[in-house]
Amino acid sequence: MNRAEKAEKAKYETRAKVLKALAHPARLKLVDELAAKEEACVCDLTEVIGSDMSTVSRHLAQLKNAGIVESEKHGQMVFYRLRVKCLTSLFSCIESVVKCQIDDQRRVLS
Amino acid sequence: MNRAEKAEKAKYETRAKVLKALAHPARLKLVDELAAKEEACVCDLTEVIGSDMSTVSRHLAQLKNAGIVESEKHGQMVFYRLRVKCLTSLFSCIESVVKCQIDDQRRVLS
DNA sequence: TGCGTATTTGCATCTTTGGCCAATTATACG
DNA sequence: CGTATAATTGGCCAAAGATGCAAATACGCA
Repeated sequence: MNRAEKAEKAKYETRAKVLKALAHPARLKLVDELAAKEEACVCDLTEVIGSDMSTVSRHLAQLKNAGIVESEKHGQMVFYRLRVKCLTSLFSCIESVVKCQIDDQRRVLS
Repeated sequence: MNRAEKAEKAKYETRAKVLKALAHPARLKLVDELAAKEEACVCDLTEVIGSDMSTVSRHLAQLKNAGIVESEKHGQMVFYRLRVKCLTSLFSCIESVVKCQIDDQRRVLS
């Protein structure tokens, strides 16, 4: 595999990594929550999600690893916040896919 | 769980489904290819991806199931094409996440 | 009808994820 | 210091995902 092919492979793998980090209901809810609240600690987010704190912590770690959120420790608490502003437009695209599907289903039923 | 909570749950699950369909290097490459070519058959896409045709067929099925592509059969061949136009803006958001990370790494190294 | 090509589907296998519980680390507070 | 709270990490298991090979389908064509 030559240099250009490697670069292309890396491009798709990096994109996939970011998308994979977003591709889970709990993590999408975390992102939504952080978009609304500006920042939040793990304990608060744990209540919102309703899973074990360890689970939420791992979800946040994935988002962080993908570069979607960043964290800062204050005392015993760790605060997370979004690092990216463009997520709204991203989700509006996702929604347009969803909407398109719903329209299709309606067409099939009628 | 009440009606509103169910709706919220469904919202995140639906979004996650679309994102999950995109969250794979091969499927991202397929999307890129279809964006460039307007439409293509499975056999051509198989060459591009370089996996077994059955694998590529399954990847395409996932994209279709998520509402990202649609397909049409002509003779023995099945042609796939994108159903959504907004993917460019979606990827530019993903890229901004990636770029942000790269900048961070550079900062750490220097 | 029978052959060849394009595509999908049925296993079998291997890897990755998600989740909880328990243990560990880090920090605040008495 | 000892204890309590916040968060992360390790271990484990069940569920989901990826992939190739082989078999089944679906067409086109002679």
